[in-house]
Amino acid sequence: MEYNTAFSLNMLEYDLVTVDKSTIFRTLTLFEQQKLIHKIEDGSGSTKYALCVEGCNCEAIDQHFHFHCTNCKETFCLTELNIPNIQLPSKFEMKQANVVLKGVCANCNL
Amino acid sequence: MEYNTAFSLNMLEYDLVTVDKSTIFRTLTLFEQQKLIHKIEDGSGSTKYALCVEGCNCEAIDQHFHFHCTNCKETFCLTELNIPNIQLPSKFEMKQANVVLKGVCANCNL
DNA sequence: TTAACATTGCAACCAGGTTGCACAGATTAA
DNA sequence: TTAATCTGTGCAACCTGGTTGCAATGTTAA
Repeated sequence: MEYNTAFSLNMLEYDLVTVDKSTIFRTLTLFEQQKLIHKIEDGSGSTKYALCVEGCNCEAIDQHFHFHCTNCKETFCLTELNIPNIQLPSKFEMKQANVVLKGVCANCNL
Repeated sequence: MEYNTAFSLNMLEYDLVTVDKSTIFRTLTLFEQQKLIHKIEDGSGSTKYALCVEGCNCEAIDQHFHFHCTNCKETFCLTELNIPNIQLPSKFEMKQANVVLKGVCANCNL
């Protein structure tokens, strides 16, 4: 199978019927350490993952936006949108960002 | 007690020793419906809440940023920072935003 | 006083995430 | 080849946060 949007442990467990949850979890953890995938907390209750793309730079400050569709529950990586420069209060140092925009995606917004 | 930063069910449960978790949960849910507080998903594993301030507008698109300190684990509402205008892909319609910047806060960044 | 309603605590449950342990297959060293 | 070791996996159990049903208690109004 193939995912165009972010996927969760749960979704993998459902699709990979013969593989144990713990195995998938450990594999995801490994992939994340190797920076093949990155975590997204989209507020859906379960952590999602997305494949890192060329120049994904997911550990750096200019991490991209994510869009969570409240209708179909899919989470999209908006890789073309970078997080703009933000003027933080004094002495606050940003290392990472988790940006999830919520609304209705193009597929559901007919 | 008084919180300057966002608080979780857990924290309240710890501080309000005589009050049951379910009661706190139901009260938080009520407060949220009444828009006295708003939810923040800071990726710490547990949902946080913050008091809505004058003009908090937490249901609207221009919800403010949050800052999660990875050192002290506090989550700050950066009410003065509004989410900038974002050019979404065609037909994507944003209704809400959950923006959590992560790093080190002023207290920890000495 | 009584009936209706609201609030609370307790216990149980659920889901997602995580870990310990034992087993099987692959790999390596003697 | 054989023995020792390493690696990957499944199973079961566990933890935590969140959530709900239910019964008991408190409050309000007629």
